[in-house]
Amino acid sequence: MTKRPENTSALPLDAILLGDCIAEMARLPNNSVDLVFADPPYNLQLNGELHRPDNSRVDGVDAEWDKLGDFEAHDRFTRAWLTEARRVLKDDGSIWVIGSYHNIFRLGAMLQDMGFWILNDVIWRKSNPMPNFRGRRFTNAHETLIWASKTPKSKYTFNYAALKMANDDLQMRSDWVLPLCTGRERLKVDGRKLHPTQKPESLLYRVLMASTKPGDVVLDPFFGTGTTGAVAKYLGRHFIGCERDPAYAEAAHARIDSVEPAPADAITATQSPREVPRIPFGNLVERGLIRPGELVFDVRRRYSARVRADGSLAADSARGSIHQVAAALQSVPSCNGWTFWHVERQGQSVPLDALRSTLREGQSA
Amino acid sequence: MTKRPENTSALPLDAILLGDCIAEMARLPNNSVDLVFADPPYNLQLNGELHRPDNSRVDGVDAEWDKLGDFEAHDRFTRAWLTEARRVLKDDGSIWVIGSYHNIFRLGAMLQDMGFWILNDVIWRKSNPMPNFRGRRFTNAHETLIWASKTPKSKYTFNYAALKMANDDLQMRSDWVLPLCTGRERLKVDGRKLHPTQKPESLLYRVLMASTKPGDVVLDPFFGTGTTGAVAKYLGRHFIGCERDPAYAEAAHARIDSVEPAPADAITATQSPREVPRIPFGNLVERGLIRPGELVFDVRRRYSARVRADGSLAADSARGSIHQVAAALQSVPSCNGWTFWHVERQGQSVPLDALRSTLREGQSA
DNA sequence: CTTTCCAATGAATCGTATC
DNA sequence: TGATACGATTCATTGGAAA
Repeated sequence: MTKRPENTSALPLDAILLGDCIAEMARLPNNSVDLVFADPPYNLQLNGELHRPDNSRVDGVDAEWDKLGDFEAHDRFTRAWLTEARRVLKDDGSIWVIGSYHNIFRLGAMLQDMGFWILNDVIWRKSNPMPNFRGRRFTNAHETLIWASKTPKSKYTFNYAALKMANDDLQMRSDWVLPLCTGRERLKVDGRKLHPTQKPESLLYRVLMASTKPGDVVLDPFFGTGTTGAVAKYLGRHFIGCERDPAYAEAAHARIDSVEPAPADAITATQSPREVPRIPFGNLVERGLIRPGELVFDVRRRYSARVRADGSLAADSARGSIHQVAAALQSVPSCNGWTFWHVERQGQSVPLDALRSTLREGQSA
Repeated sequence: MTKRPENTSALPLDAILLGDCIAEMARLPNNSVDLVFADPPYNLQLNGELHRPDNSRVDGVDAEWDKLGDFEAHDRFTRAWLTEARRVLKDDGSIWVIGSYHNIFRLGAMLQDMGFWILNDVIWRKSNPMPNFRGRRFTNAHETLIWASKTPKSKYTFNYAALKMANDDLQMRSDWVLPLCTGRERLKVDGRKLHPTQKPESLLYRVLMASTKPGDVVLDPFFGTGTTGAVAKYLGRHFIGCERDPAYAEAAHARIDSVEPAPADAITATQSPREVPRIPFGNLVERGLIRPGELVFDVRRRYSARVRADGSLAADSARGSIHQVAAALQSVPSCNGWTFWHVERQGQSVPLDALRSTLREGQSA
């Protein structure tokens, strides 16, 4: 394959391009972005209304942008935007797409047909999915992500050590347990959700930590309310978003403006049981219970260390997992970092273990 | 659609058909099996020789072989066996396929293109997966199953209550945590595994419990060492397996012969309320469990109505069936009057549903 | 202020028998 | 074949109201 010239200088960095993603991507140079993350319309084909057993109506996805028509129309559209995304992607870059059974199989087959090389399919296991109200199928409790490099020979980025660190020193698996985007994180207008399918930041956090380096450029053709941009800014990555709907784009702007980036020295990736569900320390970071750069300390405040984005700690004389750093600072062979380290919450010292318990409640093995 | 004639009598029940599955399925009558379970091959490595999925020999054995050509061969083979499986499947039957990211997207897209209607994609989350040795990807810790009915209108079997029962009274989700097939269950010859991808019986157990009834016929075009047959026999279902490797077929025979079926009364699925005989409300009145003129009320006593001799209810503003009046009073589209309305019996509020079940028990006894 | 209870809600392809 | 009526059916989490 002929290596195309890279042309990063002409890129509209950290910008939201208002318009159809195919037309907007067409204005970007060849071979210029490091990662594509795409959450395209699922083309759900919903007929009537659905009610819960208590007779309340389910607020389904009835947005016009999700109605792509039959399989043929869906495939035409998909091939068009994937073609542009592939052209803009660097040869050593990779792409993530997310979808449900309605569209993910067609997406995956088309990726293969276009020469992308599938690296993993990843399952987002939702810890709190919507039930199946009529009892006619299995609870639809997951969505599928496909991670693919541009070619079989691409030297794609995979921060193996960082992911392993974030997973309590176990290899990160292809199934990720993360909750839906609800509560304070969910953007609302007059008490109603602004976007029907806003993704949780924890999901993008893990995607970007896994497959980008600080300073990389992430292209999101279906930007929506800007989850990709918010997490990219937080983690010191650049973003380019395409969004057709001005209301979504405006909300994304405001949201991203309010993001405080994590400290630069905290986001560098690390170089290279059980009755209750195991919760890795990195989970607390990606779920926002602890910020990268935040200080942790022992109960007597003799030692302290800083949290890094991949779930490792950095102290003056030691780096590594919460357990390794605690042991090193005390010059003992081992130490349980969960009970050793504390953070300050509302003027109180709280052990990491207590934060972990809040995550455990409601998460099954 | 023209309903094809069913022809179960000509079926080779509980048999292993030795030969290519496309040719063997071609000998089976239309519209004759209740379920298809298929674990198709996608790897090129068979018996030490490199083959394409359609069994054509591949000449060059380097990484530069024609990927697209390989996809085409795979798709041709897939369409051929799916076409036969679809023909043999009853209109109200359903199909399961299992695969990994190498083939599952092509399988799913083809199912959709052929008119199957996807009901769920299900994730088999392996509790003990093989680690990723090179650290270049996420640990591949799952496989994907697709469950689809023959058409969007199929009245497929789903034993909702049975699966809920098996899941601590929570509805079964689309992600299943099950271990690999290891230990005593794994068939071995001279200490080496006989089949490279033997599936665990627990997986088939859940599949058959979910989507078949006792006595149903299950067709497995890629029978291998007969996991489907073993579980089918155990659960009182019939099987038909196709297998072209005589060694696998022989091992499957021996394996299935040694299976002791579970007691017949133990394999009947938990009966769901949908399947019990319907009893009209008027029956309760004519049988004397409720007197004409008696007052019924909701559990909080916000609404009430009077029973009429013909089994209808009369409230201030509405008349009709127990369901219609309950719905009208609450201004909701529909309501189950059996659980909504109560009567007083020995100082207690008793739902009509409870009176009905006393009648049912008298019937069956 | 704490605890408890109630209401709301999330990418959803979510009936069937009878007349 | 289409209209009508019956009647089966929910989990985890959040947030606010109520006690």
